[in-house]
Amino acid sequence: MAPRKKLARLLDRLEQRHGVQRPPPAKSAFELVLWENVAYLVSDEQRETAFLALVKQVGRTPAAIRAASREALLDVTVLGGMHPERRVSKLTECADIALEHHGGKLESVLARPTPEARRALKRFPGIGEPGAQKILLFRGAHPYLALESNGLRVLVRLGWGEEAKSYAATYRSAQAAAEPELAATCPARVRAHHLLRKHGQVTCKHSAPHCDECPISTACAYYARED
DNA sequence: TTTCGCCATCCTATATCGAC
DNA sequence: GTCGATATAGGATGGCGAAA
Repeated sequence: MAPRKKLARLLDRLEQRHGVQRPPPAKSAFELVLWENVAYLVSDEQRETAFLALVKQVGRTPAAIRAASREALLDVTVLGGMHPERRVSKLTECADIALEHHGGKLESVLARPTPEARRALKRFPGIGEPGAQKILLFRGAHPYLALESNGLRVLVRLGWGEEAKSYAATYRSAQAAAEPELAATCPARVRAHHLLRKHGQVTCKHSAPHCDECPISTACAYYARED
């Protein structure tokens, strides 16, 4: 297990290496839902292209999405990778849920008790537990240390949390181990989310990680084991 | 040239648990 | 006993690079 209170210092080193991370252009809770559903398994750049096209050509509100033709939505989802037709259906489903359950104002979910807000967000397609936590974190509603797979891998390799049989169990393990390491504020944990993700994408890759160029390898349990 | 494994991460189905 | 919440396992998806 890595020593306590060390993670914040490692994040400083990651920021020196990767720079200050830019947040996604999606701002509201509904936009963040659209951000997850407009593209699948594509680069951040390609996802941003698809999202900005959706905003420009269709709109960013549930009503605008619902009013759009399938052709107009397809023009956007083809920019976001595989199964564009399927994602058209997902976008309209997102709009339907937002309109029928939240009166078109998904931001109202953020004021609810956190467990209830998480459940509400998980009703949207493409939003599981990590996705729901990320939206609540990014909107400043709850300071979850939300992680995606790259960030999760970095934390586990550093020694926070243990690799479990399921993704969800590994997620909870790493989150529980690392949360006490960071200030319980949304800005601090948004920063951690972005830096851990970036590091996992470009350096601490799933296979063949670039340990030789990693600025925090001396603190890494995985590196010590593999070396 | 063909085959195979990896990538990212949510979804679905099923099992288990606790409250009432 | 029923219901809802939570946990778990396995499936799914196209592109790409490495190996045969």
